[in-house]
Amino acid sequence: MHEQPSRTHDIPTQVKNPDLVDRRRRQIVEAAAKLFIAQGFHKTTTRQIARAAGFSIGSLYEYVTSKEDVLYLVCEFIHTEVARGVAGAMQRTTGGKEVLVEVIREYFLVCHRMSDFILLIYQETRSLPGVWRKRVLENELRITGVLVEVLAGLVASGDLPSMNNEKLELVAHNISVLGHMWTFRRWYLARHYSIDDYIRVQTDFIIGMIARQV
Amino acid sequence: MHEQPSRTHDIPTQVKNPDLVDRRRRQIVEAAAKLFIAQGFHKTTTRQIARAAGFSIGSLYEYVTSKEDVLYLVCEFIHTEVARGVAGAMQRTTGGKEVLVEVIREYFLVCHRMSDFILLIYQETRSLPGVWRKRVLENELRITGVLVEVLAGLVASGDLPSMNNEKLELVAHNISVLGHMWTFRRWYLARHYSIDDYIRVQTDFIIGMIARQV
DNA sequence: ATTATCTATAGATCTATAGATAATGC
DNA sequence: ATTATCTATAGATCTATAGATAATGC
Repeated sequence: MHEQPSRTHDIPTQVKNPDLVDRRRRQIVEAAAKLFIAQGFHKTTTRQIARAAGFSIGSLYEYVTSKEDVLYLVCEFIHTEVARGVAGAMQRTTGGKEVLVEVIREYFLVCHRMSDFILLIYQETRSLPGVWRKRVLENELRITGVLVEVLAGLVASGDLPSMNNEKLELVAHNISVLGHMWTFRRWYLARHYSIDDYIRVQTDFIIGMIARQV
Repeated sequence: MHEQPSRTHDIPTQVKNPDLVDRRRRQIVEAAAKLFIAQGFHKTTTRQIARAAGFSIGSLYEYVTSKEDVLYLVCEFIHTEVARGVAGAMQRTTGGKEVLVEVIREYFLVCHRMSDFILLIYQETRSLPGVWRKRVLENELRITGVLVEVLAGLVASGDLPSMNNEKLELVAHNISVLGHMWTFRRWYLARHYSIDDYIRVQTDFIIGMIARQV
């Protein structure tokens, strides 16, 4: 009998029951994410992952084929979470002229809440095999894409000065990275700013950045 | 007889001749940096480092006490290089009103040249033991400090609108990170921009960011 | 004699799997 | 009978060191 891919991922498994696969993999991801954040990918052993997930090392390997599979599952989970966070944030914005301010605020708050996850992506993406690393980067792009759309909408409605697509995308990347900056420079920033202060000041900067482009 | 620290670092060595220590450690750093960039810290073995440096595994351990020592030496080397690059860039600026534009340009070019190194710092700093990680972060801060001084100078001379110290430092961090962004989003940016284009557009954005703060 | 280097390997992992056992459903 | 899980371990590392050897300087 052939190996049967789970519905949600492309990782082969020996286990037939797809619901069980999903459930167990959720356990694996939850346990592994915590361990990777605390110790890093390489210092975490497959045994630790299995134990933290609540089953044996043998069972772990029924649901993944390698340790790297686990890392990929974790990265995918993180992006899903971040994307969900961003989508939720977009819905919460009330619309109108202040949309950009609200979007920045909500996006930065997502970065704040998911600080550890985002940091993990920055640090461990390289440990993934090529194809999967590419997919992680595409996910990154998808999240930036949400920001691009918001900006494009504001340009269309005349609330932002028009600019060409490339510049618009770069602004989106800048916003995205300034959000991440809160995670990877927190050791410095948190000494001077609360997240609210940080958002306020950076929002001013970002607005200035765009306003000037006439 | 006691272990004797080398002149340049705090890492103990069994070897008495300080010049030799410096020379061998330079070999180690050069070899290890290449390997870490290509394979990552954890996938590189001490044997590979020794071989690439041109001596045996036994000798390697005369100059360092652990694999992590090697990583620290590499990180320190990278910061020295980047700091040197930035310092050189500062000297090359001609002064006057356009200083900021030039400084941004030179700094971004340093990031461009040292792309691989900077990426390595982002990815492997966490693998360092606590004390050294802290030192790496201090070095990071020192480099940002150079930008702070340039900005402060421009504010003092009236070429930039005055702003409080905290904002000024945040601008410096933003510039610093937007430089790094070229290294860790290169997979995307290089599809749309040459480094010169990137510098041009980001410079406009940064100027806008500051100009607006009156 | 002292310093630097090398070879050989101890000791400690860690990933992944084979084969045995338990649980489930016909 | 089939599916899921567990235990035990093969096999493959890898770091760090001990002890032997070579080179240098008195």
